[in-house]
Amino acid sequence: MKPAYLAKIPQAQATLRATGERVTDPRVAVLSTLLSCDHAVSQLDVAATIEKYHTIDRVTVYRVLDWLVGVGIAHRIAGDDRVWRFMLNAQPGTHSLRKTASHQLHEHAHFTCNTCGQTFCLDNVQPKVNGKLPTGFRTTEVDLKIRGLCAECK
Amino acid sequence: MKPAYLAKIPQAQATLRATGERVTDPRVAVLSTLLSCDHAVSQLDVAATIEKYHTIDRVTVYRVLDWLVGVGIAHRIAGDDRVWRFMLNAQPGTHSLRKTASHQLHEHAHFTCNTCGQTFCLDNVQPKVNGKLPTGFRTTEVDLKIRGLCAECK
DNA sequence: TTCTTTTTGCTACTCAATTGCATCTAGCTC
DNA sequence: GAGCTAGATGCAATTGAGTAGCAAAAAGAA
Repeated sequence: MKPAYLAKIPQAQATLRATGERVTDPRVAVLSTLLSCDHAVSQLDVAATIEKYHTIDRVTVYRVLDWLVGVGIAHRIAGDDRVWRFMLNAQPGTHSLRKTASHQLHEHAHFTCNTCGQTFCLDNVQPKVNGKLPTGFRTTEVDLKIRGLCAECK
Repeated sequence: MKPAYLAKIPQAQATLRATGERVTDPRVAVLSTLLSCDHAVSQLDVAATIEKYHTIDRVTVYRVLDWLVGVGIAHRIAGDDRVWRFMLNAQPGTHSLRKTASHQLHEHAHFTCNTCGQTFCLDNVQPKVNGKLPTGFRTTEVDLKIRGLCAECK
């Protein structure tokens, strides 16, 4: 069976081409990795996946991930272990479950498993602020992080 | 006017004594610092405050902060800058605004200002999960992080 | 093909946080 | 109050994610 990573290369190339920015091997590789994952991955995870097929520098992985965030393809999640993890943003029509609107309003909900440490995007959960902020405070972004046990580890 | 830090020393000592654990100078100093702050502070902030009065090793500050989290006096908050910040937990009857119940259920709401970077505990805001988790997922903790502009920076 | 701009890879660096270990001390026991 | 011991502290060295600088490489346009 073809690894998910390889299977996603054409889609990665198409997505990158659609941005109008340069399509390079490292960008294709990193994006293919993200496309093949259903959970948030760290730079190390990405590099490890890619290294099975090509060599890639860790600094390049960092830079490509940053770039993907900058062009709006991915977003970053701060982990409890001080490690950034990355995940694709919702693409209208691509992931039917996702609520694109909530992403545009900069609202995210994530789930991190206490046992396996994997982080998932909860696309059908919306953060809700119950109560009001101190006077003078203004919200631009809401992040909900749920911890617990995932289906695998339960 | 007496600095808040010095003013909080007796309260810090009393709180520590109540735990039944050892009451040491570093523990009193770190807890006094937390007691004198209305926002979440990093190890560096704590050390800087204490160094105005005594010398203290940074490693000790880390260890005391960890210990305070372990005994349930404080909790840690992961910042966007990969720095841990710490804040006191609600003490029943001590901070009337705080909802102790929500802390016992491991629910927190924090606000981080995009401009000044300060993080505050939102005691009168409760995270609300709007939607349901994937099947098999179980929640133990909910963290709501709001970003925006605080009253000062607005 | 040539040219220009951007990206990549490498090396060296930053900096929060951790580990190991010898020394010290809080609080108990006598 | 003196002695004892588990636990806490201070110091030095280390880890590990992420960053900066710069020369070489390559994408895409002309």
